[in-house]
Amino acid sequence: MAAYANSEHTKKALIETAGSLFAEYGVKAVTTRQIAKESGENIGIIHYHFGGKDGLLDAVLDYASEEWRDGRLERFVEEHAKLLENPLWHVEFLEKFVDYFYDMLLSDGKPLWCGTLIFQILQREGEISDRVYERISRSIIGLISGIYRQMTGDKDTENAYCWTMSLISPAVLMAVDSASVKRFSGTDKIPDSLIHKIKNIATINAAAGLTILKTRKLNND
Amino acid sequence: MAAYANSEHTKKALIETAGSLFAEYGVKAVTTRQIAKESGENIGIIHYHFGGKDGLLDAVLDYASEEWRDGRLERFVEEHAKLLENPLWHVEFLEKFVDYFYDMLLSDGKPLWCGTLIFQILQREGEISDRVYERISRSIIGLISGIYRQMTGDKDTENAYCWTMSLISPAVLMAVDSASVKRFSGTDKIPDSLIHKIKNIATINAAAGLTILKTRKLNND
DNA sequence: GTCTATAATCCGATAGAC
DNA sequence: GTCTATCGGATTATAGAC
Repeated sequence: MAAYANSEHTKKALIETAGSLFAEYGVKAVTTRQIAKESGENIGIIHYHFGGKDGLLDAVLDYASEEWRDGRLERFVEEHAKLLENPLWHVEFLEKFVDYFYDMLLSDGKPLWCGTLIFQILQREGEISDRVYERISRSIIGLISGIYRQMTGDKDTENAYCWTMSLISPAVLMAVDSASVKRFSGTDKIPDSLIHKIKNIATINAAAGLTILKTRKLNND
Repeated sequence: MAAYANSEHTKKALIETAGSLFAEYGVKAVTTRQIAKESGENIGIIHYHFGGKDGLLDAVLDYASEEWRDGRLERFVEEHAKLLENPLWHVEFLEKFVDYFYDMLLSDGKPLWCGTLIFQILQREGEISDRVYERISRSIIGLISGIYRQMTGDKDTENAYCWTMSLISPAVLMAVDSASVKRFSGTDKIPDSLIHKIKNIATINAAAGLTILKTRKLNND
């Protein structure tokens, strides 16, 4: 089935070229001609495979977000739910969770543009943005806020949101800001040593944050 | 000078409308007709005042980044440099710095789109992006990394970068991700109680991070 | 300074050959 | 499945009236 294989190759080349260009210049700023030229394909084939530029964007977003929609993060939390039951095991849970979550965001082999493009789409209003938000942002924030509630018993929404942000924001910012990563490291890959350090700090900060939010009652001081 | 006043009013209306639209849909996706229509002005006047769409973008970026280019953050650090000399005063310095920096990012009265647009421009390659990076990102990261070096004596670039990220990333992410703020709070304004909590956590985390990076030698474990 | 009509360019989509 | 020529529409920029 050489024809089929070639067809898949064509689609993949279009998706990866389009995603990289979309993330850097914005979806509207990139022309189908430019995508065709840079991927070595032609304009007509975009409409044949994806029905047009909008269909190609859908395919690109599916590609960029697949590991965030297959439920693997939820499954990871379920598999380690036992560690949430005893406060003595909370730091161990946080270590494991940060390790898994930060790897998903920063070193899962996906191109750097994926996070940047998802972020870009989230900024605009409309149906695509709402879909991406529901399936990714909202489910992650909901999951981590649930972990916070289970660990602390604190029902305060803002406390949960703050704790979630202090846990994930260094990684999310790096995943979303591919330009800074390139400018700092000089490459398209975040150095492993940097990921290792940032995981360490995030784990310790998250553990400290638990205590602070529980004891200081930040909402009342 | 009614004519002059009107002219300034026209320019301001164009800048604010354009900035808001640029941030949400991407610079290329917004047409000069749309800017003219939504601001109540006309297309011709954009070219009269700004020389075209590119000139308008320059003006918008100047407006969005003015407090980051006037040296007030550097001046703030200079004025409190005494607190860096004695480790006993470091937490006090961090409290004051986080308070000042987070207010600059999150509640200085500037519209929410400013951070989002600056971030968008930083993602693309080219002269404008490099200029924004040098004048804003690089100067902030350099300033805070310098504070880290002065406090710890640690010359490691990655350690300084990690510490800087863990200090600023919650605020930067909120400043840059206006869509999340709107979705979480339901308004265009970040709730003061949320800013207060996030400042608190950031200060404590930064103080803890100092100790960790100094003692644990994260680069070697 | 402000506005409108128009010129020159470029885009997404498609028809139809191969 | 792949490619090219072309159509209709939209965009920026501008010329010129007021």
